Amino acid sequence: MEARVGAKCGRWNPTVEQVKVLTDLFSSGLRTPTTDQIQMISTHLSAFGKIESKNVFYWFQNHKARERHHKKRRRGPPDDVDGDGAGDGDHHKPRTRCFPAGRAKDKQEVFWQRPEIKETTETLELFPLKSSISEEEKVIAVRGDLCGRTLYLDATGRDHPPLDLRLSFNYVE
Amino acid sequence: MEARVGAKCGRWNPTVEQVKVLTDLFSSGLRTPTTDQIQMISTHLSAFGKIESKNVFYWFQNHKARERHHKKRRRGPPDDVDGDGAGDGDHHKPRTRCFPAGRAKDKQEVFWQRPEIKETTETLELFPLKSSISEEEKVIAVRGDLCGRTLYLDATGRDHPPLDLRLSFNYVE
DNA sequence: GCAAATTAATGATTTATTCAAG
DNA sequence: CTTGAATAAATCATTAATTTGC
Repeated sequence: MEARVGAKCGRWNPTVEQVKVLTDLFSSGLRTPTTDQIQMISTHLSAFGKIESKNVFYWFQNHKARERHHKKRRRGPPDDVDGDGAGDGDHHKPRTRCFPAGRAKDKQEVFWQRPEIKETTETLELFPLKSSISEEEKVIAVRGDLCGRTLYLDATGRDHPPLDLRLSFNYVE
Repeated sequence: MEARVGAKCGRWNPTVEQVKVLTDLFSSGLRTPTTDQIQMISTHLSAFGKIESKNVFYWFQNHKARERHHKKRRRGPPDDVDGDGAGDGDHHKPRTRCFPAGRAKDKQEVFWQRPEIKETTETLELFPLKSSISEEEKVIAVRGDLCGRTLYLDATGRDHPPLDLRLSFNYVE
């Protein structure tokens, strides 16, 4: 029975082909794919079944971490599971994290992180400006009805569009 | 001089108003905003200057972590940078991470992670299928010209669109 | 043989650590 | 030194394997 049930979208369940490709890519040396790479891989693997970019990202993250973990804890290596053995023994990553300088991102940046939270949530309203505030001192009043308290935040800034945000957030305790 | 230089996009330099709002939101109890919340906050704060969603995400992440770190390692604070000091001392998060069950995400999920990498990169071509493979055994041949080596990956799966991916990835060592 | 119970794998988050720009 | 940005480690939670009792 293949993975990928129809309606049940609990979590991504990769197909064997998807796992195959990912594993091969990994064993070939790919460790932390770029955004574009992830996108391409995801697009590619979508031919085998439902998949998202974050799945690819997570897969590489987990696979990398667990590769190391298994290496350490392997008590008596009977066979080479990796099937690769291609060096990469030390790899003290120099981490030459140069700066983007040329982002390949779109302007539509949506978060995949933290899909939702089901905790105690309240509503918090952000008022862009009060009518009694001069133009120089715009005040953003944030009324957070959290725990019954009401608080006001003000930030003196330039003019900003008359937005009427209303975001619900979860608070601690 | 306000932050936010025009062309130089080294890294996000928040305005005082942005920091103000973020700090107030944080002190009011917001710890890990949801995707939508991040979006709204970002949209809101964009009125004060250039900002992206990931900036808000990172800000909360760092602020949370460093709040705890400073609590522990406080070695003589010359002045109160935080400007807040609003209680909220302990709050051991119960971490009741119920499951999403209803994602609020869009379908357009773009990565913000790892904008770019400037390391040794090579090209890797993915051939969808070879002509000598039966329909039952589709083979995806991946020829990775990394380090001069060529490797082939094959994944037996169903039919898939004739894609001609060509993704460059960075390899270790 | 099968389904509930248990265990093992592994997808998804959160936290801690690190790097580097300003 | 401060702090934005990024990654690795640790943890949680769910799904698949598997065991077990009938």
